[in-house]
Amino acid sequence: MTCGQLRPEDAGREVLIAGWVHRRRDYGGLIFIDLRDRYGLTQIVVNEAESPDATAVADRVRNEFVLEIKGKVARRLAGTENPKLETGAIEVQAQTVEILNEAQTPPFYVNEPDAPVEESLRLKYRYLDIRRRPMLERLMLRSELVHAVREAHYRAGFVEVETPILLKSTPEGARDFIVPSRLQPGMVYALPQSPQQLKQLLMVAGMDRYFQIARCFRDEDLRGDRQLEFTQLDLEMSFVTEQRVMDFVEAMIVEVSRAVVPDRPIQTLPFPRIDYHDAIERFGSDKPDLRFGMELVDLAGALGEGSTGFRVFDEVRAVGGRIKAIAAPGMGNSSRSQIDELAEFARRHGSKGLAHISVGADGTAHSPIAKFLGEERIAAVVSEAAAGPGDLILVVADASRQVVADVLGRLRQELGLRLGLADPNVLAYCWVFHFPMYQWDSEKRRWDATHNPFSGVLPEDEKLLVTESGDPYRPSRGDPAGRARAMQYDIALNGWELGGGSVRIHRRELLERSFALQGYSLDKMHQLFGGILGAFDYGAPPHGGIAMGIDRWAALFSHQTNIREVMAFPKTQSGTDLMLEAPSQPDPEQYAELGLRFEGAPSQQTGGQ
RNA sequence: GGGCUCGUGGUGUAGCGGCCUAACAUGCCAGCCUGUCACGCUGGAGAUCGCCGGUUCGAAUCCGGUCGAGCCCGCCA
Repeated sequence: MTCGQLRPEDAGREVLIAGWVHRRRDYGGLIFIDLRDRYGLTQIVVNEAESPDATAVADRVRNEFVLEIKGKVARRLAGTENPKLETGAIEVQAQTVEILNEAQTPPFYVNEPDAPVEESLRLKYRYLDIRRRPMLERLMLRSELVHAVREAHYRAGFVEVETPILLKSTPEGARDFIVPSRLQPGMVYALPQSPQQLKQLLMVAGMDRYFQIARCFRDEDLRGDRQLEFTQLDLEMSFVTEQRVMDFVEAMIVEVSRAVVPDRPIQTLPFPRIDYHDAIERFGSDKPDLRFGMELVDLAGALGEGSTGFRVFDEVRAVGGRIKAIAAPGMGNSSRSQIDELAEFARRHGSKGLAHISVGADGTAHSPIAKFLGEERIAAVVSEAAAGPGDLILVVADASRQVVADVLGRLRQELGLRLGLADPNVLAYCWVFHFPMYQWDSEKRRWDATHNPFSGVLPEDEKLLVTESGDPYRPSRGDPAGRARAMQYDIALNGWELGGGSVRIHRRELLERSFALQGYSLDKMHQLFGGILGAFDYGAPPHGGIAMGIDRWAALFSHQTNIREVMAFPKTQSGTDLMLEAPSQPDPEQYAELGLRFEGAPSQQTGGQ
């Protein structure tokens, strides 16, 4: 018997019901107790005239006591029904009240779901926080999400396979968590950043269609959308093209969305598929929020040939930079300090400045740079940006087109949310694909995989995986490899990166070429990736897949901007668990056994030994 | 590693150099109440304002440091 299931039809039944005291109302001689479990609330009535013993017990009951009630279900008196409760038409008239456990007064309100509580306190008493409705509902939604994901995969013939948590450390990417080995003194395991190599090995093994709800670990600084450990839906398929993977994943996402949040409309079907360069050009982001427009416009044409009259713009042009803008609707009357704040935002993200043109309600443009550009160019810019009366045009000029895109992209996202342009209910999924294979790392003088070192190159770009020097192990900035595009796709939802994947390189020869560009010698390659390279010699099928962030997906489904809100026991930004007080000092015996000596935090060391 | 914000009874906030002997709401405790459901009424307890130091005649309030939490940059193949 749960606290959410009794209805008028149950009137007359003798029931045994247990739960937590949500609230107690004492009339002296008549006590009401709202009994709560995760299924709902049921009102218990204890009447002194009818059950004096039960009243004696109920007298000392307090919030969050755990009770078991024996009693009789009865329809409530006419006029006393509570339409706000599922069980509001009935009550249980208690014959006996047994206290299964007492409870201290909780440190915050368990029975008032909307009462704000500092998050650190919620984390310290997470078991109480989860008793509260909002947290409970989010965890249940997450459970439904995972359930729907599994259903969709089983139906499509995927096999769920678990992979080890104790793994081999691989360089690149994020920092590994390291686990010292006792059986092999001096050696370490690493926790997986993702099951990437293992899933590819499962393809070599002929598993054909694999998926896993996998825990991943990355020892990097935390953010609202990043935890040290997090959960990915990891999947891989054999004999597929980019299209096949995207088609399956898209169908799966639609199915899951409809099952878990049926009330939330999916903005566009099929999902828009945007080329990486288009995404950067139009939205300044590889994870664009498509719920609103406010696209980036290039001002090259509007500013005309020759000098613009504005030195900053001319200098940027002289070095081949870009000048682009967005038009923020309704912000034309922004105050000086508001615009200063936006300029500060722009600077924080790498821009040297932020020019603006405000269009008055009467359509006249005002700008500090109008005196340089002249009326004609200002008018052309307003027209190019399609800015109307009351709008604010924000212009970023920089020698680096990356900076221009990034700053305007972040401004666009920030202002889109501030101005309420994004419908919070809509799910705007989109694909971004054909990422560049590599990015030049000028410090290490090599090409870095933009996503995954195993990502495949587009067949027509395969010939670009060469170096100017002719020696594959001597990459340089001007290599054709910089232009190579990967068979790589990301899925974005409402401005968040939900997941990413690729069709992999399954031919050893090509993989070795790619790894060489990434700065690995043959020896190093074999030392680090010997397992998978060896496997590729035994008949690797073409394969590809994707990994999606379950925490982010659940957060977006729950209208949260923070994945801690959809995790039962998350860590704080400094990586601590406030409830269990992890991490904690190791027991000297534990690490002595591992042949380790703890020297304290690096900052505490006095240098030298 | 860096920038910004926050820290005041159990909880959430107000107070931002003297009017503070720190206010309000809620919770808690006690008493009364037989139809409430955020029950009501009466009374009561509860804080040296995160911690350390400084400025000042005087500090919750200003300054420095430190600890904790959050947002962000770096970092996150």
